[in-house]
Amino acid sequence: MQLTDRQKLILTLIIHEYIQSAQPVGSKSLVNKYNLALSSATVRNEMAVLTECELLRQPHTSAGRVPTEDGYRYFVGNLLQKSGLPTNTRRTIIHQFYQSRQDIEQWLKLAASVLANQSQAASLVTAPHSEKTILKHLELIATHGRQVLMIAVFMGGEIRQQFISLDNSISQERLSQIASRITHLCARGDINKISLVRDQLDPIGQDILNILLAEMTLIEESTTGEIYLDGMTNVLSEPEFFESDEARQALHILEERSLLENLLASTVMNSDVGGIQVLIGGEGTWEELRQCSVVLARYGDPDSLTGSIGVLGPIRMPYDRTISTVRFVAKVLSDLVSDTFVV
Amino acid sequence: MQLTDRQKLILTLIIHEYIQSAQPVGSKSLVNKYNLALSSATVRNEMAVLTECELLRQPHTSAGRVPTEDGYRYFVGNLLQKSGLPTNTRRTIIHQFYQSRQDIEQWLKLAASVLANQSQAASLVTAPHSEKTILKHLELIATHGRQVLMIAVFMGGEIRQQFISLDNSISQERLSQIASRITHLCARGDINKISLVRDQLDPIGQDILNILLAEMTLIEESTTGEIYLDGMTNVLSEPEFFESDEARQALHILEERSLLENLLASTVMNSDVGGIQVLIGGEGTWEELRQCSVVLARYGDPDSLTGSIGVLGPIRMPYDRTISTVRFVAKVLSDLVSDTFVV
DNA sequence: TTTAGCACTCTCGATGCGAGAGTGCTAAAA
DNA sequence: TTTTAGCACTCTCGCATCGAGAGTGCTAAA
Repeated sequence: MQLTDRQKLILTLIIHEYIQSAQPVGSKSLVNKYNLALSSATVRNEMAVLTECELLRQPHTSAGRVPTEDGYRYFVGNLLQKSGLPTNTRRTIIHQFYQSRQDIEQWLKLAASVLANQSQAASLVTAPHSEKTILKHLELIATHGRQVLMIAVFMGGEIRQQFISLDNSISQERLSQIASRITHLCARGDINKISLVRDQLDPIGQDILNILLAEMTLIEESTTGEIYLDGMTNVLSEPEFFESDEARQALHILEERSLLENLLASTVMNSDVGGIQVLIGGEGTWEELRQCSVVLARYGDPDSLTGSIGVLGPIRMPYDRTISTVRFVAKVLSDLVSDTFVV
Repeated sequence: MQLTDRQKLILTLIIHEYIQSAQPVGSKSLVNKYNLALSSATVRNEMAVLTECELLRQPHTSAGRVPTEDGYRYFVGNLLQKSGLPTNTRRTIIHQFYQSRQDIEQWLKLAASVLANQSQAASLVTAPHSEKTILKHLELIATHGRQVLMIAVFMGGEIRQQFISLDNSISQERLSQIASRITHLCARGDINKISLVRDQLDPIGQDILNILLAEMTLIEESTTGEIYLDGMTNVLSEPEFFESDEARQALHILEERSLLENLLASTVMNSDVGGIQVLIGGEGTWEELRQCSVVLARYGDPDSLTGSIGVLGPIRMPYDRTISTVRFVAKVLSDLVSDTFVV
């Protein structure tokens, strides 16, 4: 599909215009608005060609043109020049991160909030997650009676807590001993290594180790950590979601964790850190996203610890702006994560 | 405002009918549907009286009647008999809690999910939070270089983690020593007590104690812990939120944490555990909730550790069902919390 | 006190119409 | 050969009209 420069220009302008107005754009209004040195008739002819290529579409015979999904794809793939975020926007974002508490959870929430605000769409951010689950530190804390709180810290800052009911009451000193012994035995070990040291522990230690192992298996099986969402209501203000049924479908995929994990797993997981993935109109696979586009990226350290961030909005989305924002926030998070968690 | 039994019956039926159909209910259709031993004219007369009392309202001169907010309030306050949840529903819910992991976070998420599903509306659940923040256990873990992960466990299971940058690198043994010393010095102490022991620590210990204190102050200042939401999309399927603008307002209050905390603070916080609060149509205070009702309850141990749960739906909400559900889930959570955290 | 009857009101969906915006095609101009 | 002006045609959208249907209030009789 080879387009002339003029056709590319017209396609770009139509997309640009449609993103603003959400209304089919006609030849005459386009010429007027952008002071083109062309007559509307010429533009009409070019539009006819683009419609032929299925990059544009007419809602009805005598209406203006609207970009098709293929049109958006061509635009994003071939016409969008890589533009950065304005410097002061970058500064503002960086500033917000510096001001927040030094806490991975805060950072992720902030990232979600920044994405949502900048893109005026819904955003999602997953906590970083490593392929290998490696224990860094185990802590056991007596609460009352035979209830014990187990806290396991894993490489990369993942923390899991769980209550354990023991058969007998047991002192804090004893618990600390066991915890410290397990921590030492398992130092930097993954699941396989940990299974091997079981014999070196007393019965209570073995019980606890089993629970720990179960927890670690659970973590390894999940493809992603906690998911933070923000800006869901932004989506509702877009005119294409005025019919709330469409909106429900779109937000449903964000609310239903399993759908979301599927989506992330099958798209971002196999992409590089730093790369951006753009899903337009569900790409024929995601029924619920037929009205939406998603811009996704991975962040973190590709060898150890990665998470995903993304923005979900209407297909009629300001892709350049959104992509720059996602790219930038991914970069910021990557830096923060690697500064903090380098092994 | 004294109503006759017949007026009460008619009000009840109208509300019942309107909740189902979302459409103004007329005298004739009411008589037919419920096989009343009355003529439509009589019902009309009674309706006129109820309209006089501002319990009912006519959207326009010749339409059926719709309950006013006062009508709902009267209904909830005087006509609703306390009905429990069906036994097998209870069992299902209990079962779900037993099946889930023994982890407060899981319980809260589950509670939100149960509320959302049972009521087919949006639900919110806050983590339990105690008035006094009392340190139970402090842990310091060396990550790399001068970065240290501080984990503080508070009475009631609240856990905070934060990264600390020290001036010098420091060994894990040394960190454990400091942590254990602070834990002992502060054993069961609140903020005031902890401030007093500062002198007994070496400089590094003092630094860490300061950070801990800041964190504890932060916790004491916040009125509630983490907030879990679910079922936001349920709200979108109600006909009154077909115009997505209304829906946005309603969901906005759930997304904007500060609004939500305000709401909870000014309503639930001063109610008893076990009591149910019903906010109908924002009660004139909450502009964003003009189209919504909220059913709220507290759970936990009134002396130490409490959280809130609630359901947000359209004013046209099945109050009996929702209230029973909220009450039951609050009870379940109370039991779980007191079993686990009794001091 | 209740009910039947009746005139009246108001919404809602269907229908029709005209303005406006846009198109495709053709023939002339560049 | 490419671009443009002109024109007839199409389709939506907003507005007004209209009749059916549902509901009401009132009055007079049971």
